[in-house]
Amino acid sequence: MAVPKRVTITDVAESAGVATSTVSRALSTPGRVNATTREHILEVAARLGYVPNPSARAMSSGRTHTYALLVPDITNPYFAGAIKGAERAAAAAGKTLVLGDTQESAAKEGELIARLGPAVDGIVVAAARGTDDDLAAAGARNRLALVNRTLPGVPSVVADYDAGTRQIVDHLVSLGHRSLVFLGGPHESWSGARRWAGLQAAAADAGVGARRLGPYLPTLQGGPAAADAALAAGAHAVVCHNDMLAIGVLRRLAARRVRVPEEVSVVGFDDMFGADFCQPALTTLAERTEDAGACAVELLLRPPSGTPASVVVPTQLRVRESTGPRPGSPS
Amino acid sequence: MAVPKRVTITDVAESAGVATSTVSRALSTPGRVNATTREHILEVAARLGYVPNPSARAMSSGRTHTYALLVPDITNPYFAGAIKGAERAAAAAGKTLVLGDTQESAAKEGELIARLGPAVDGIVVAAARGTDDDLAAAGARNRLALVNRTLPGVPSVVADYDAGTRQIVDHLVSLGHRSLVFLGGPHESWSGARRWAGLQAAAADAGVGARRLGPYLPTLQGGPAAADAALAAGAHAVVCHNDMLAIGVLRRLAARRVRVPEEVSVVGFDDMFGADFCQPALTTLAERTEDAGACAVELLLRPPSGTPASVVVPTQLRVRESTGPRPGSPS
DNA sequence: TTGAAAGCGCTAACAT
DNA sequence: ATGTTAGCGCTTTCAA
Repeated sequence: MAVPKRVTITDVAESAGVATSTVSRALSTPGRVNATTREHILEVAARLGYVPNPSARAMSSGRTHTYALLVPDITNPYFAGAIKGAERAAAAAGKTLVLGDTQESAAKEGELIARLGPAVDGIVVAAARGTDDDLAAAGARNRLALVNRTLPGVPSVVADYDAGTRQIVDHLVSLGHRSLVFLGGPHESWSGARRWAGLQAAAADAGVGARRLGPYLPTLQGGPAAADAALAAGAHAVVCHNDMLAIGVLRRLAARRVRVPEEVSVVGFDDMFGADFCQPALTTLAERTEDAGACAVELLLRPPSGTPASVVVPTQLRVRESTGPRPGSPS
Repeated sequence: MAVPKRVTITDVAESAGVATSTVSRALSTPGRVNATTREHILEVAARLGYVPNPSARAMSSGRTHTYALLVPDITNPYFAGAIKGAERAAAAAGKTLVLGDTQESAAKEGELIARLGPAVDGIVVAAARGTDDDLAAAGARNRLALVNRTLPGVPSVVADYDAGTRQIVDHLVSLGHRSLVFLGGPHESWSGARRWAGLQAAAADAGVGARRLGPYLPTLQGGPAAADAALAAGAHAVVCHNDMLAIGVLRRLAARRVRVPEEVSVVGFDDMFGADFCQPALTTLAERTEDAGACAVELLLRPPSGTPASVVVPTQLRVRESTGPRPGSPS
């Protein structure tokens, strides 16, 4: 008995002795129906075990009560927070969340947007890989919200990298460092560009030097090349594109018997799962991705407004064991 | 311009000079339409940018082409593999995957199944928290597939804990260990029970002792209590409920200056993200959760058969740095 | 092989 | 406040 004949609104209407429209109203527009009638209808519906058919509802209303979240890689723990936050926000509003993995590909991202578009009321794209044009076109056909990416006319939620990078630089300066090296990720990375821009600005303001090396793979595998380059450059403070790379760097430094933080301080971005139990525990900029994911869904939930909102989510430096005084500094 | 009037099957039919039913057939029943006609229709559809409306499709066919995956905690990296695998299998079949977070709660799980049921063609429940009765009832109303849980009459995919625990015991025995302590997780955990049962059986076969301590929190936080108890019990080989607990144990042991693996060997379950970069890298039983997730969806994809399939996914011991010879053993 | 037409379950005018 | 009715876009008989 795969589907034991579902109870429809008609069954409820008949059984309650009212019209289907009244049942519909009782369910979705309380207040536009007599309280007593409503009471009765709800009771009958419950007794019959009535569950509204979402497809039918979507057919006539145009709203699916479903939202999509697209991430470049579901297994990347960095996105776990955003996924959870989005799911939470959707569930809290009684909405359904569809998940899509774009496999780090702009093409896959576009396909998913096209395929999911008609099935959902809105799409959150996290760390979008598509070009501005791709996204603008997608935004014209669907309600869109971006996470860690901005585009004129499209609502977005971004981490406060400006303040965050400033915290990083201040922290390093307070430890006596006078220069830093940024181990960059892929050039196409929007957030990578923001991180480096913030770092440069903060370094300039603090009067410390900042050099960028790379690009390196933003994964554990990127670590060896990045660490070796940093060492060759004589760096004592390195800031990595993300935590994955930072942990890769940590491992390489350990393998080369370079002590962290005594000889080299290492900072990451993301406060990813594992950043607190790697060795040494990583100093990193936490992003509150869960809030960002939730916020993006909420942006979609509220009725479209004239000017698309652009929310900035605060960041916070988590100082752990991978940063310390510059070697030979008086402090 | 939120939704600039989508192209419908009627538009395609008109533009192609055929009936809507022919378009429908060309799209979903190739072979029941003239090849030339079909070619033409497809071309027109592509030119117009036609995308089928899933709700409408679901209305008339009853099939939503959507599947749901329920996990206890989306942010737990252990489930990332299953999520990815399920998403991959669904996408490969042109299906949509809805994600639900049950927040480790049987009640939430039940609610989600009830709410999502009418909206999907099937539901994968990973590490189900509900009682057998709950699940049996849910299975009567929906197509269900379980991951790491079995129930008569419901298809399931489970990790091969029997073989896996045997590998663990063999490994420890080969290192000279003559007894082990299992640091257990929550008593309600189905997989925890399976792990302990397997361990006991394998230990008995190998003629080594096995004791169970706990329950402990299956998280980093469970580590201190578990590690202290293991030490007090004089254990030299401990097997932990999962990797989170194992890493917590590792940290506690490090804090207490107990060397791993020289004094104590530690084994985990899951080969979770991070198990390879914690210190020391963790020896653990890998589960191929991605395959399991994909397999569960595929179970739902194929037409219901008489006897529900029960798939067993192989496990594999990843020997890293946290296990070594028993202290004082001749090897 | 193709077309015409009847719904699928629900919502949203429009009446009353 | 409630009933009547016309679709929403698509699939699926049933005829031709």
